Parts: sequence; structure tokens; C-alpha cells
Amino acid sequence: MLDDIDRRLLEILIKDARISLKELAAQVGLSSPSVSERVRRLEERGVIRGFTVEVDPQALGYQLQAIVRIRPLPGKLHIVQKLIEEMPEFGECDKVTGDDCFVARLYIRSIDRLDGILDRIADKAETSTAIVKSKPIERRPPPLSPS
Amino acid sequence: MLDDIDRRLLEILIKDARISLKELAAQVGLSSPSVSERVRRLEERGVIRGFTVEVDPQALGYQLQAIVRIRPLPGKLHIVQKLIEEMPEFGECDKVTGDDCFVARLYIRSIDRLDGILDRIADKAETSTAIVKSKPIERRPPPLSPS
DNA sequence: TAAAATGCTCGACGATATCGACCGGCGTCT
DNA sequence: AGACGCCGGTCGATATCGTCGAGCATTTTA
Repeated sequence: MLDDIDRRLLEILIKDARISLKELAAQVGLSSPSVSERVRRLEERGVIRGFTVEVDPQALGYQLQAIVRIRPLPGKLHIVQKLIEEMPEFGECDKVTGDDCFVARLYIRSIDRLDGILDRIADKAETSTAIVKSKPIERRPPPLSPS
Repeated sequence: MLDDIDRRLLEILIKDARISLKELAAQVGLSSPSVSERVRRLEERGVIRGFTVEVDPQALGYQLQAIVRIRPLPGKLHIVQKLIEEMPEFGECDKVTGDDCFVARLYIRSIDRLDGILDRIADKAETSTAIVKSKPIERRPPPLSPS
């Protein structure tokens, strides 16, 4: 599926997506047209979902992050989901199995804003909030090798 | 801190970081050297942490994701943290306040591999695992406006 | 075995990023 | 109030880069 060169290309691009094709080609020992074609096909196959910039929430003034588990009250599931989606402070939300229906990541500027944000769903769901103290693992992709 | 043009640059770059400076400049109504300089300064200030590719775990064969809450047994905290960090299937891990010490995202190829992976920490921590059924909110940055 | 498809290199051309020089507005200091 | 210096901008030239077409080797298929 993915050969050795594809994997190296991905690794390099994950670290720095702005690298030139020429440099990229040099690092894997191919010509730039070949590399260009390989990258194009990685996109086509959906392995590369897109090229993006990583924005640092802290630098934007969001000093805190919280992991919020959300359990909608009976009959409120859809309303709650819609509310969450429309609140831009949620940076990510997974719908999961188990008692907690949603697990979401919340960006907050300061601790005193937390209550105001959660109040908006407080009458439609039970929530458990855990403040993020540190990030032992920063976001990273799963292993590229077929294992 | 961030002016209107910076915000528009970020929005555009988040959607497609491979856009040419020329096109980027046209979209915000500046010359390309100005835009180049602005992007450089966004990096310098740490607002842009880097340029990267988004890799799709599904396309790599990881059909499932799980959110795992991990509570190390007394005295095992550091060992558990180290174990987690060294397991490449964990795509992200937050250390949080509350009973659950860690909340991590796990990429798995199929459901029958889940047990084998969690077994590696089973004797050092209690875990609660929730399988991700869908993603109401895909990863996104917090609002860029100062609010 | 022959034909076709795949994946590569090479060279040329058009597009692009970058660099230096220059300009204008704004805050500051005398 | 006026002059100075700085910040952020434009413009044009140059060097770099990506892309395209042609051609070649290897492997797969009929």
C-alpha cells in the first residue's frame, strides 16, 4: 500500500510541509517530478487529507484547555450536539460509546470563563470537566508502517 | 495583537497551506512580499507553530479510534506515563486534573487489537475505554478574534 | 514472447519567491 | 510645531522552483 519512500515523504512533510519539491526529492533520492507525482497520489488516495498550518491556541490567548465529557439528558441529544457544534470554543468533539456520549476539547482564555461556557449546555446535559495540566503526547499520526 | 489581515491569512492557510504567496496576497489585497513578511512574523510570534500535512488514520488502515481514560495505580504514575509515550498507537495524550490522570486518543486497526494494546498497561493502571463512533467536530483551532 | 502499462529521468519553459531600493504615515523627542 | 526615525508597505529584477513533454527501463499481462 505505502512503500518505503512514501513513508519517508510523509514523515518529512509532517515535520515541514513547506519544504520544496527539490529538497524533498533530494532527501529521498528521486527526481522532483517523481516526488511531485507521489505526493499527488498520496492526496488522491486520501492518505494526505490536506496541507495546513498548526495554530498555537496559547499564542492566541487561550491559556487553558479542558477535556469535557458530556452526557445529554434524555431526549436532548440532538440539541446538545448542535449546541456543541456551534460553540467555537470546542476545538474537537468525539461521539463515543459508553455513558459519556461526547468527549470534547475546550479552549478557554481563563478559568473564570469556563463556567459561562458550560452554562450554555448545563440545563440539557451533565458534564464532567478536567483541566489539561500538560501534554505528555502532542498530536501525532499513528505508525505509518503496516505493522 | 492579531489584525484583521493576519486573521484572514490564518484562515486561508488553515484551509490550504500550499497556496502560493501570490494568490494569498491577492486574497487579502496586499503584495506578496508583505504577506511573506506577515507569515514570517506569525511564525516568529509562535501563532503559527508549523506547516504540516494532515494524515488520515483510516487511509493507513486504522479503522477505529478510542478515547482512553487512564488512572495509574499508586506509585505507578511515571511508569505509566512513560509506557504511554512509547506506545505509538497513542496519537495524543493529555494529563488532566481529576480522578482520571490521563486522557488519550488511541488508533487501532481493528477491535481485536484493542485488548492487546491495553494489556500493556493493565497491571499498572485502571483504564476506561470509549470507542469513537463519529466526530461531530473535526479538529479546529479556537476563534481567532480577540473576543 | 510481444505488447502495454508503470514509474522513473532529463531538459526546457513558465510561474514563483525573494531581495534590494524606495516611499509614506505615524509616533516621539527636542 | 517641526524634524527625525521606524514600521510596514510597493515595485521591479533576479534566481529558484514546479510542471510539462519526451523518452527509457522494468515489470506485468495477454
